[in-house]
Amino acid sequence: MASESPQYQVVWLVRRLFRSMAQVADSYLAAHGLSAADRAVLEFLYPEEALSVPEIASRYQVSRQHVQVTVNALLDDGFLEARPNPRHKRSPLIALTYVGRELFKKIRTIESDYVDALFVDIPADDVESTRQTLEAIYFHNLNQGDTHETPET
Amino acid sequence: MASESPQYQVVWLVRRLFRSMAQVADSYLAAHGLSAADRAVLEFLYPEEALSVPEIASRYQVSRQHVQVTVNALLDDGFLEARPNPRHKRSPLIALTYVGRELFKKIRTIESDYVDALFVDIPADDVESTRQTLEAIYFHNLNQGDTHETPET
DNA sequence: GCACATTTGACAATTAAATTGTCAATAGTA
DNA sequence: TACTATTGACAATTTAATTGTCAAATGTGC
Repeated sequence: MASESPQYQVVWLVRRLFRSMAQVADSYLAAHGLSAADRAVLEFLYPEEALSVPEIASRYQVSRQHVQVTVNALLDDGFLEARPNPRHKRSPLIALTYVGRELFKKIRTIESDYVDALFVDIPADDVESTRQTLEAIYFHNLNQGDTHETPET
Repeated sequence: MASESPQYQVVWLVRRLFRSMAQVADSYLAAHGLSAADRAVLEFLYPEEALSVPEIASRYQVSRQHVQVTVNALLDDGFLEARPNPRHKRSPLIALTYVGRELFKKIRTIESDYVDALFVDIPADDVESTRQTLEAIYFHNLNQGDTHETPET
């Protein structure tokens, strides 16, 4: 790894960081009875948005059917509710319930503490420049490899 | 997302970047008949190292049995070879064959081109500072959440 | 050198996340 | 109104990985 370009090392670090952060995330999510997919759905709905299942699926880049199963389970648990959808009468808008919103807040608190510990000795300037760099790469990646479509045909 | 701390945004970006990079990686790996797990094993052995299966497993943070299956398949494909292990007579050292090494070089070339495109307009200074920041976070994470052990009991 | 606990490879069963396929009902649209 | 597309439900499949088990081989303490 020492002989690699710094660019490649950044990519390598993103991979390793994701893996080890995911392990941590899985443990605190499991403690609340949630999976990573559950968390992702809650996150999409957290900014007071109400989205239909197909809309969530296209944002999460995951199959409509998978999101449907996840959402149904969260509806059963009372973390989500279905509201009438003015645009599609069959496909309701899915939104967080009060309980669901409180749950996600709690998750976010846990995560904030964890993230604060990770960044404890990193200067704010470095964090900001890292954020900008990763953001630029992320948008590059979107424009390159991704189709961002799920044609289902 | 706009209301989040830059620290949290970095974590968020790592997650999203990993996902979208993994999609790209899966496609070019699949084109060479490899999985992400195959690639990881090749990567561990690429620096002329020869490791036993349990050694690879403990580095890859994955179960011994899973690595065994992956390694066996790569042995069958001729990308890996088993060499006598001076330290454990039953458990051979696994190493890349010439073909396996060439395959991984090819993978790395594809990845380099892809990475170069991602970073095309990012100044070298920013890349380096991003690398350092992510590295620091990565080591924090290791010291926090990880047990780095697979006791199997 | 011998008894014994441990490691290893092989194999099987299971789990979890996700995809793909299919279908009937419904919705939007020409 | 007829027709195509979308949606939710359900089933089957795929893939990556874990866990469990076992016999053989290994290393270790005495």
